[in-house]
Amino acid sequence: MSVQSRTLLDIAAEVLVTDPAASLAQVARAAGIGRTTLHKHYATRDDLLYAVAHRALELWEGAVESIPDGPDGGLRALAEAMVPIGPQLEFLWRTPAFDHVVEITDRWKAVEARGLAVLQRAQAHGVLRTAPPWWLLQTFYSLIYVAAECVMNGKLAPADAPDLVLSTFLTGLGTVIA
Amino acid sequence: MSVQSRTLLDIAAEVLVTDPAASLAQVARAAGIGRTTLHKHYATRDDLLYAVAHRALELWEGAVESIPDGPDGGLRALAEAMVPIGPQLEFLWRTPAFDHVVEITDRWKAVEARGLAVLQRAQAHGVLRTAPPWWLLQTFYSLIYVAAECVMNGKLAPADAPDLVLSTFLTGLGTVIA
DNA sequence: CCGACTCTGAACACTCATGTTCGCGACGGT
DNA sequence: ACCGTCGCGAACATGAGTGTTCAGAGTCGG
Repeated sequence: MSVQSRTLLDIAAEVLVTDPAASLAQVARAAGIGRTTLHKHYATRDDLLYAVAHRALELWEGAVESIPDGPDGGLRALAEAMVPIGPQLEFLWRTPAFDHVVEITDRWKAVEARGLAVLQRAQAHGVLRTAPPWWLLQTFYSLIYVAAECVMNGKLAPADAPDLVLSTFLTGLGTVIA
Repeated sequence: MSVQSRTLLDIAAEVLVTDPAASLAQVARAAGIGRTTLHKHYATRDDLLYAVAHRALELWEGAVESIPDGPDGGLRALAEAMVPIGPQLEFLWRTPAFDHVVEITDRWKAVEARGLAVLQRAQAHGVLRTAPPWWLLQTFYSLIYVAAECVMNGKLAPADAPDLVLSTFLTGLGTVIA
């Protein structure tokens, strides 16, 4: 059931990102199981949504957890770990309903703090310019998000994504003014 | 009705961004009108959604339309014009259902081309580094989006937004490596 | 071979958003 | 004062998604 549940939640995330109003029947069909069976795993629609959200948080935590320190504070490793879980992050970030669920927002804040820690490590290494922490975080995540999106619709090779994110994040897209 | 319709569509955009599954009753209540009256303006839910989308496109077109050329190709003016219409852009960008509506996607592509033209003007002025056009565009828009979001929840002063977007876009957030 | 388990489609009742109609009251022009 | 227009709430019918139950079919292990 662990593997089953894993792919089920991931498929659900993809379907629900594509169409947030998708019915449970669509999710079940996409997962190749019966609607009744889906209901047996997750009694209500909210149960499923929360499960997918927690699955996303779990992956996010896993990505942020074991980021080793380094010359860049672990920035590159963080980008490498987060781009592949783009679909799940998109689902989590783009579902406003979660903003009022304490279980989720608490976990969210915790993992965000871990991400911020990486950025501040990078800052301590002198890699990052002085800027408001929330702007650093939001900018970094938005680049991850965009890169993941570009990977998904085939415009960007998965292997190129982390480099692109990192170089854009650090040096921007303007010509070097020296 | 022009003014009426204007504020109505803007309110609808905000409500629907906050909760994409909001019922028409919620939208009507937020707009301070009766559900029946809302129905008289926009017969179906889809009609309302499309109207909001076209309203967003209209604002977007207006923002992108009259960008004068300049040393930066008009980049700063574009950022200044787009940040204020953040809510409408969020609604447009975050509603997957529009991806399959030709009327909207056509207009979307057109205005996106105008935005890309500004970026390429900037590139011609030597302001932008060589990079895939879609990455330039996506990155720029995502910064606009994030800045608009930060403005909305009070973390960022509206007047500071364009500068922050532009400096991040051009030089990134890393320390200058000289 | 048999029992336990799971998945499955069919069917059901239920809720809720939707779309429509109708009659009432307010406002503005004549 | 009269009448057309407009917005409004109440009420209704409809459809779709949801959650539940049930019995049959398949698989696996004893």
